[in-house]
Formats: sequence, C-alpha cells, structure tokens
Amino acid sequence: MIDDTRQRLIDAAGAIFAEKGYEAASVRDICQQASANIAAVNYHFGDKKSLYVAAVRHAQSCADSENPEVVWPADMPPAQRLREFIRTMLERKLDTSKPHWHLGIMLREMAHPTEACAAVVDDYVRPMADGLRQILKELLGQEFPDEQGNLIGFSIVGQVLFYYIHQPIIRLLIGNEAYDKLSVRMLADHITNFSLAGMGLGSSIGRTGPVVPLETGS
Amino acid sequence: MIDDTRQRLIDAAGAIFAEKGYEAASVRDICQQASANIAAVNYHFGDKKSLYVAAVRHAQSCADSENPEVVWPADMPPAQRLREFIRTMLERKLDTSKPHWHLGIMLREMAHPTEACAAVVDDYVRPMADGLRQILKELLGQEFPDEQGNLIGFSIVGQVLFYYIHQPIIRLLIGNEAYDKLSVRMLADHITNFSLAGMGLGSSIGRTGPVVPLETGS
DNA sequence: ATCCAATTCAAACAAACGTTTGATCGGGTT
DNA sequence: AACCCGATCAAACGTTTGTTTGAATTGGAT
Repeated sequence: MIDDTRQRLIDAAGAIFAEKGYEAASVRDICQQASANIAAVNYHFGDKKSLYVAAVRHAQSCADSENPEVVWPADMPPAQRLREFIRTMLERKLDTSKPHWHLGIMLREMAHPTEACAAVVDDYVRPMADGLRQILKELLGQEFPDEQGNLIGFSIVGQVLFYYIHQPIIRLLIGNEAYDKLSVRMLADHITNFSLAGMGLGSSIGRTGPVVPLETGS
Repeated sequence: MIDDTRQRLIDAAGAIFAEKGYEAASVRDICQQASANIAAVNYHFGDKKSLYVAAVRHAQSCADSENPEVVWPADMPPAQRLREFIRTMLERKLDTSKPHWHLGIMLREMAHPTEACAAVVDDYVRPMADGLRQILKELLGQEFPDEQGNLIGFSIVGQVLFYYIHQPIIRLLIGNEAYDKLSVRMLADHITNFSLAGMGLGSSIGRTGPVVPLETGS
C-alpha cells in the first residue's frame, strides 16, 4: 500500500548491504533491485546511511519476530535448553533456503561495526546474552562470578559464530564436499557436548535432570 | 633504498585497508600516509587491487617471520603446547602496542574474503591448522577420525578469534573497563582449560586453576 | 659534461558516487 | 471543477573515486 516502495527499499538494501558491505553497495543498485527511482532513498530515508540503519533495525525486528522469545518451556532441563540455544543459533545460518540476509547484515555489522552497532547490541545481542546467561546460571548454580559467566558464554558463542563468519575459510580448508556434509544437528551436538564438558559437566548427552552446581573436588 | 616508497606504500596500505576495508580505503589516503605521490601506486603496483593483494601477502610473510615455526620444543607436553598455541594466537591481537594490522587485514580477509583468500588459506591458515591438529593428535591419540579433529580444532580457534572479530561488540556488551581487565594470560588459561575439559581431558598438566569457578589460579 | 633509464610529481582524466532539483503524476478534499 | 499534497520521475548537481598523462627530477654510467 502506501510506503510500499519504502519497504521494498529496505529489503533490497538489506540484501545488497549484507552481500557487498556498506561502501561497495551503491544506491543505484539498491533502487534498481527495489524497482524504485534513484531519488526514492533520499525521499524516504534522507540519505544512504539512514537507509542502512533502517535495514539493520528491520533485520533486528525480523530476527526478533522469528525468534519470539529466547526462552523455552520452563520445564526443559537447562542442558537441553543450551542445546536448543546452540541449535537455533546455528540453524539461522546453515539454512540456505531462506534469504538469510537478516543475520548476514548483522554479522557484518558485528564484525566491522558502524554507528548502528550500539543499537544492534542493545536490541539483539544483549537479549541473546541474557538468555544464555540464564541457562548458564541454572547449569552451574547461581554463585559463579559474572566475569566467569562472560568467559563461558563467549566460548560457546564463539564456537557457533565461527561457522558463519569463517564459512569460506572452512570450505577452502576442508573442501566443499566435507563442508556440505556438516549438518546443523551434528554441529550443535558437538558444540553442546564440548561446552558442557568444558564447564565440567561431563558428557551429559542424555542427561536431562537438574545438574548439581559443579562439585568442586575431582 | 630503491623501492623504498614501494615498501612504504605496502605498509600504509595494509594499515588503512585493515582499518577501513578495501572499498572505503582511498588511494589518496594511502599515498598521503606513505608520503608518496598519487601516481605511485599505479607506477609500482598497476592498480589498487594489486596493491591490496601485495599488502595481504606482506602481512602473511610478516606473520610467518614473526612466528618462525608453529612447533615448540618437542619435549613440551602437548597440553602445554596447546596453551602456548592459544596464548600466542591471542597475543597477536590484544597487544595494542604493535601496529598489529598484519593480523587485522588477514582477519578482515577471512571474515569477508576476496580473491586473495585462497592465498591466505594456503600460506597462513593451513600451517596453523596443521600445527593445531598435530597437538590434538598427541593429546587424544592417533585414532580419532579426521572430521572430529576438525570439529575440535574449530571449537578452539573459534573461541580465540571471537575475541578479535567481535571486540567492539564485547566492549559494548560488558563495558570498556571490564574488557580492559581481560588479559591474554587469563583468556588463554580459560580457553585452554575449557577446551581440555571439552575434549574430556579434564584436569590436565599445566593446569593453573579449576575451570569453574575461577579461583585466579595464577 | 652528457646521456639514459628509473622514479617522482602536479595536473587532469573519465567514471561513478550520493545527493538535489523541479516537473509530473494520482487521488482526496473542498 | 479547482485545489492540494504526498509520491515518483528523469535529469543534473558537485564531489570523490581510480587511473592516466607528460613533464620534471634524480642518480649512476659513459
């Protein structure tokens, strides 16, 4: 309806920004892909940079709507919640069917941040981090220091994001056929088991019950 | 000596490319920082892209020379070799004194690869991966499958690179003062202990403190 | 001193960029 | 009908981009 071209501009901009980056993406390409006039971006957004942050914010809201809440059924044991957290995060990237530029533009922003970075952190990263921290609290007990929780969270998220950020490197390193054999479930299981063991919670693959807060000895 | 400006151009180009990326870096800025004429880049390299790949290759050779071998004394136990591997990899980035654009331009290339990507993988990434794989072989024995070795290696490297790639995000997430308190040794110890435990090698030699909770072992 | 090739320089090149302009269109309202 | 206002359009704006040009400069060999 009204503001139809505005939405088309945001969609086209997100795809092209995610693919080429901010500088390499030209307003003319975006407008052509959106079937809009060159002046449309300035009329609707003011300038190129505002269009970019609009695209980033749209990617955020899309990610939020697709991921209605970072919380799962409260009765799900924390180890399984961690597995679901990791699997969901992985699924957004290896799913080649979806346009998937929503995550792409945000990861590009996270890797080489611009002024839209703070908004991304507030609206997208921090809720994720809080959700993960809650899982870790239930896994390890309430009494571990915040900085230790940060380190463990970074270790988990670092493993997940590695497969997205460095996907081309991995393909070159192990070959395309070996990479295509990697499945979301296999990666999620490995990262989950690796991380649970890394936290000292043994290989609790089938472990569903409440986890005792880490016996200190042995 | 001769080709002095050529080397100055490579240095300036590497720094600016690493900071702004390929498209955003202008030839004029590079030449000004190198105290060279605007036409110098075309005279010595032909065009901007050739200067870029020259800067990437130079960063590779620098990284190789600074890291004479990925091997350590053969009598060093593998767990400690892993700790040194992680610590060395971390040190290259958190050391704010050095120009440090060598790693920066290569990580930027790895995150958003161009045509210089394959050369980076062959000359820099693959030796690193082989060195890590050798350590893992000695840690876990020879009989684990290759693909599992890849997964474990990716888990380790993913944790390390996370602190470089997403440094601005971490600063925004936990605050600058909390980030500045992170030391290379603390991070290396955490990642090493986390990964050793993740591999099922729980309390191993060289252990400076329990994984969780952290008692500041050092 | 003279020559020559390599290098540096200021100036200009065409192309592409983001942005602005002013006319034109289309539907509501008076 | 006339009016108006938001939206779209082709065209041009001034700037910056990478690149090229041709003269000036350098330093060593003859």
